[in-house]
Amino acid sequence: MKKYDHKKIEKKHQQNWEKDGAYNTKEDKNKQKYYCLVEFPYASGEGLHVGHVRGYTALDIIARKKRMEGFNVLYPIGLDAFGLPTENYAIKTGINPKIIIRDIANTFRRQLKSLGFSFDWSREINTSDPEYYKWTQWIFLQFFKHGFAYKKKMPINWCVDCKIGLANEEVINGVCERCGGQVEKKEKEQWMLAITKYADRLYDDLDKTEFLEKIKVQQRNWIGRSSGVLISFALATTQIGADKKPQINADGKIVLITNVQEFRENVNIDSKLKIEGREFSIKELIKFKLDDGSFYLKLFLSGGYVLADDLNSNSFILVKEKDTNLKIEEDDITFENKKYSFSYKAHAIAEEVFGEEIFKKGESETFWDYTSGNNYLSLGIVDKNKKRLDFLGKTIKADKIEVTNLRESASNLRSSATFTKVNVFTTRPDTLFGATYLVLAPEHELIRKMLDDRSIENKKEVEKYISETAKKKDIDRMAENKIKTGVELKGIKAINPAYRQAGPLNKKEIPVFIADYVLDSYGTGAIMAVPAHDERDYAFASQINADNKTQMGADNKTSADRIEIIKVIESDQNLYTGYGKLINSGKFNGMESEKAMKEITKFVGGELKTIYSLRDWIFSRQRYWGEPIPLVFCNECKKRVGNSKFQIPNSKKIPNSKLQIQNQEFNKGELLNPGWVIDEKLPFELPDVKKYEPTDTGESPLASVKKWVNVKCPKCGADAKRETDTMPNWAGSSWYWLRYIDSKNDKEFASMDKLKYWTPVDWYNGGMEHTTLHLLYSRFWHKFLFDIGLVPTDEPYIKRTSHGMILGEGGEKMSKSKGNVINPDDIIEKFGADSFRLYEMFMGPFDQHTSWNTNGVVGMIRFIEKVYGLLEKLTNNESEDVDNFLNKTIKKVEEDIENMKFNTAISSMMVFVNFVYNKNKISKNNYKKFLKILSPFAPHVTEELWLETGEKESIHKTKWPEYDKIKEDKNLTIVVQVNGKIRDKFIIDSNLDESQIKDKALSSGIVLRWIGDKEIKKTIYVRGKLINIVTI
RNA sequence: GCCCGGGUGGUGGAACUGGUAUACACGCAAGACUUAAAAUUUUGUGGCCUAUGGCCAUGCGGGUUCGAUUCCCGCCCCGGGCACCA
Repeated sequence: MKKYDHKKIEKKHQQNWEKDGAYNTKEDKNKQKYYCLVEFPYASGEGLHVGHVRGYTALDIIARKKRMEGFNVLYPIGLDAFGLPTENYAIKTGINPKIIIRDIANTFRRQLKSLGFSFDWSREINTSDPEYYKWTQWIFLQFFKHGFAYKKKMPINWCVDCKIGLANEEVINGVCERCGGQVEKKEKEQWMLAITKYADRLYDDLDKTEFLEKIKVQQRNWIGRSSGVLISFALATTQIGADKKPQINADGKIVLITNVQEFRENVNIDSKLKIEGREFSIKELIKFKLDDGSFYLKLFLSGGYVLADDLNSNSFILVKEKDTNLKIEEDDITFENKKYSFSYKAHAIAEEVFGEEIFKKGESETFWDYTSGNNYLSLGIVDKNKKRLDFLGKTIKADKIEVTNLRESASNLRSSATFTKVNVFTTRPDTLFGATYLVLAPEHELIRKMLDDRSIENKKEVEKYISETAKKKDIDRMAENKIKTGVELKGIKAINPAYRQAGPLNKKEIPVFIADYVLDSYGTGAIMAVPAHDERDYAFASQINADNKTQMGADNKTSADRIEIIKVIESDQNLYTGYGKLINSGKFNGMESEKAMKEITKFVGGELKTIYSLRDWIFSRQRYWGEPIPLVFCNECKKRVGNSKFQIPNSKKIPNSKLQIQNQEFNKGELLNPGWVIDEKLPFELPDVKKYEPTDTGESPLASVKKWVNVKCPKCGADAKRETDTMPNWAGSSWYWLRYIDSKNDKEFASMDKLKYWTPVDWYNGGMEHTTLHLLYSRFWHKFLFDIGLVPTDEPYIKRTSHGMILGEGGEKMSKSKGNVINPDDIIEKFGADSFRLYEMFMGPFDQHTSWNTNGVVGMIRFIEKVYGLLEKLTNNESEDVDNFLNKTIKKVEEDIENMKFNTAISSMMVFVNFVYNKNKISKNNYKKFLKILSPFAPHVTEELWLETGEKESIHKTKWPEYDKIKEDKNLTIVVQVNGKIRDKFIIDSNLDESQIKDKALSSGIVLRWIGDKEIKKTIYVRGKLINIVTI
């Protein structure tokens, strides 16, 4: 008998397949396509890992089987080459990353080929190849042009060790995902990709896919969609006492202003105005009190208008807010007639107010504004001597203004007061009446404003808290069982809209806090706190109360300042987060939560709102080894963009034109990011540098290559600078499956014809660690490319699976430091690729973690040797029982492969081989069929044996065997139970019917003994399997 | 805390839709071959007992059923995802 020599066999067939190009694929319209995709390896010096082998073998089995079933199969591979391991190695050794990558690619290629995977190597890609990343850059430019990329200064996660900005998702439990080092907050200008614009579709379209359910769940978790309600609370800078003035018109009738003074005193944040036929609501209301006791007003209205009180007449000025970013220079002046000092703001551009040209350049250039807002066109105009010239806007006679809901009197204000609105997000509007305080995130934009205009009394304390929060690392802010901290904004009160709407109830005003348990980046950055029905609010309120208690003596606190819990849902607990019947809720008492949510929302004019925990994608890294971002900064272009001629007013935007470029000279991205212009001469190549280390200032090493950085602007020819940040590692892998389809194309990233044939990917397998981020990012890119008409499908993958991790022999994760890493090369050398492949498929359920056991590979080589040995036992006679057994085995293997149950597929083939061994013979015909079903698992040895049987063509080009409808075995084993316990079994002829089987069972001595003298109540017969005799 | 998985021999793990629990493989033990070892091969291998028979075992406790690893209720433990997410 010939000895099984895996080395000889495997090498021989690998060479043959390569020589024949056996697995190279071409489009073939006559054949149905099947696209198998595995995550390409991430370049690292360690080479192939046994974990790669698991996933690649599984899809190799699928690919090979699909080919045998007549599909035109694409199974490509490449290298994910940009990224930190390579860069770090370059920093350490000074070797050019290009050289490192070349070596790594060679290693991977050799290792993958030695496993006999049926990859189409002619399509191999490498993300760091300029021919590849040219298209990564090109796709980025499409994002940019369509306004999906924007530069934003924001606190980013900064890894102290890696000296790199991390995306939120790269920070795991507050530490760097890669190095485990400390993460700090740092302000940095970053390119962002607007993935949140796709949040809904990324969420909903999961239903169209056949991803494993747990993968869908992970994707949904990450997007974190939650539906709730926006409710606006009024904020007032000055406390309005309980001894309120009577309402003027509580039932909300429209009145004309006839008495300006009355209007000034009684207008409130909920009032509605009608001016020249147009309705406005009030966003912010400022009351100024003058020395003589009179008031004047400034109202920020909906639609971007400002209504300003003209002190000297019975009229108001209506102007339009400016919605662009104006350059503002600050100065202080004293307004001569009055003793008040106003903040003075000069605006550089002042051409468009109501579409009129208001003043001529050079004459009276500046505007003044007595608010602190940044983005408002001022109300007045002064000349160079800072003397007031005129108001802008339209003068509206007071009696032309109709007002609804004039209610609250503010005549007892001790000083000027501001009323503004703050939106909170809640999923529990039914608990609104229980809102006993408001919490804003320390970073909330309103706070800065309120600090600036001095409406917060305890400014020092608040500022201290804000700066403490900023210093905190994420890990502290997330720490478990953290004691909640916060500071009350003294001088600010909120008015619960439920009570405001309901009329004069006791609890009108509630305190406002800042606390870091509220996150600025989620929802509106503000919450209504309902301690009676929310755990976090309860914890915070308890904390504040406890603090107050200790200060009671010193600070003269009274119990009135303590936060009171109002239960609005019937329960006997202080804290109850469930649903139920409402109490203490005015006219909603007795209503069920579910209904109350809708009704209360309606009552207070809440707005239904869906929010996400998904954030936009920080897309720049201050690193060398990545794709350069193909943008140039040009000051000349910035000026031209800044010129209003190039601005597109909101009103002139084409409806639903998100994806249309609206300006001939500047594209949407260039308008959005003034000064940044695209460079379409791609690839935008990575220059060679001397040092690969990021700088301490956080700039990429590219910034030091002056020759590279300084360029002429591709748009106007002026001096300009290149962007020196590079793309994150995720970029190249966000579209690679598309490049495989047409990897040599130098005109486009892939031709539409070919895309139409091959997309979507039918089956995509990869590691579990990529089922949130990579999957989401790549789906996002694909959807965007679909929207701009460059790919034919809106989802990239039909089916996505993930293989479980292979742990070391001790059950721990394989790592160099533990010394439990298994090198694939050693296993192939010792046992051969076929045994290795079989073992990895046999070791356990594909999607579960399992630990490596080298002894297990021995079992596989024994199995292969048995199959090899069968060659000696061939006969020409078919035997019926082997026939039947094989038939069942084919069916089982076929179904198991489709269901990724590779372990039981192999087990059933082992059972078959053991069966044949006992028979000691098998017909050549059956043997060949068996080789076919084994061939996807063990491609080399089956090829060898196939040729040994006298065949000339490769087994991998043959057809997958069909199985017959399951023939019933002639002889069946029937189990006899008495009262559900097995007592006997016998073999019967399959023709027997139930009563005959029953008779037979009742003739068994053992069975009769167990029945004894008890009466037989009934018998249950399961066809071909068992009969149960029930007595009792 | 919420949401997914999972818990079966010494080990990795089987068991379709409620119908013979422990397939297959590793390991272990004994035998054969061998001077010997390795390799190979044969047999055995869940536990317990009063052993040709019987009882108990699928994380724990209940329930439904003629019959439950499978379905229901209540717990415990392990792994993963999300997480002051309002």
